[in-house]
Amino acid sequence: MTRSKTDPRVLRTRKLIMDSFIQLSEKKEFKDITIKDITTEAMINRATFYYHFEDIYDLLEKSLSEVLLIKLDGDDYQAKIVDEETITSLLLAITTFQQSLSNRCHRGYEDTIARIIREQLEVIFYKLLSNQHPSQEKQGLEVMAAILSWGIYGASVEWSRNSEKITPEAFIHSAIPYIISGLNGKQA
Amino acid sequence: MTRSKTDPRVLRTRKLIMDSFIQLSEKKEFKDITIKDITTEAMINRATFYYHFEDIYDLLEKSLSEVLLIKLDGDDYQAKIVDEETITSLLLAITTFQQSLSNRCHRGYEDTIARIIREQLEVIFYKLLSNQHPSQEKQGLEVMAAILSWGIYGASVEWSRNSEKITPEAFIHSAIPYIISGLNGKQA
DNA sequence: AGATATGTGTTGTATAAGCAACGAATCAAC
DNA sequence: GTTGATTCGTTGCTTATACAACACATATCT
Repeated sequence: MTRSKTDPRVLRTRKLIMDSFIQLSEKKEFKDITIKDITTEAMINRATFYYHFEDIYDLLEKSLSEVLLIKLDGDDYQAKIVDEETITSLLLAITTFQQSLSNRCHRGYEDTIARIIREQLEVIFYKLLSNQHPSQEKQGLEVMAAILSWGIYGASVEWSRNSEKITPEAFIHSAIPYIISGLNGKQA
Repeated sequence: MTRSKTDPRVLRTRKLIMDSFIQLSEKKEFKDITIKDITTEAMINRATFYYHFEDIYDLLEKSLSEVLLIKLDGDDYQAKIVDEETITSLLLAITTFQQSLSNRCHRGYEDTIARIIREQLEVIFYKLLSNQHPSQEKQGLEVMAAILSWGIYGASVEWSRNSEKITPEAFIHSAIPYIISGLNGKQA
């Protein structure tokens, strides 16, 4: 934790691993991806994987976090607030991410993946809300972040049920009012 | 030298450096490229550069060697023989390489670059000839490799004189007979 | 059941890569 | 010519990665 976050070797290796993971998950489903697959694809030693990640779920969590933050225009996400645009891009990000992860159905794993996705959403929403309302009390922001994350995730699940029938953008647009309304009510 | 030739870290770093060098030489001319530029572009430490290469000329030499071998279809170049096809691909490789290196004129450096290119050609020709004629005496092969390398390099210089007036392929085709004739005479 | 194989985490050790600092060389500007 | 700023090539030390080996788990096959 000293300055390992800026060490070029760390950045390179993490990127290699995450990219390989994303690439692999476009070819096969999550439950069939092994650590060996990832390290072979990334051309790094298996022990090095465990130097950076707890296990494959930890990798999933951090990769997802990475993807979501990138979708929020990278480092200047502090300037972002929770509005229709932000929610849309987040929802779009997780639907495409879920699509690439779960090519087929795989019960039992879905629960874990769902939890990770929702938890990451909650973390991001809390960050955004904290920047947006610095004076607000912590507990209130946490509640709102929880509600938003569950709501958005639920929306993504609902969308994937009638997948292909409607574009993500159109669905998001129709779902936004329900989410925003609660948001505005709380803010007012 | 123990097993550093298969160590993934070595392969990665060398590739990073060489790719950055090639990329930089497409933007600015050789004499303006500093070690700092390369290491910055490759996002590696400057000390690491000197771990792999003597200096920038050593890098040029090894990059060129790499390019030429790749043009000969990589590792199975042992199956290759010195024929029109091989000579064509080699000549094509060094003309494009020279073009990317010397966007502008820079006397004084050209001599060193010329020597490096020709020496690398000689090494490659000698390897090819050794595989092609295993029974032949060493000295004869060395002479032929020298003649071929000087000839090919001369052809590339001649081509660059009336650059743009004729495509490399067409020029090569017209120059091949002069080179092949000497080759066949020696073989017969 | 037992054998074979493959994946998971972990550990000890060798080595490559990062980093900061140094004196020397090159170059620019004044 | 003197100063200041880069770049060069090198060094000592720290840290990340490679590699081999390990015990354990989970399949798959006979």
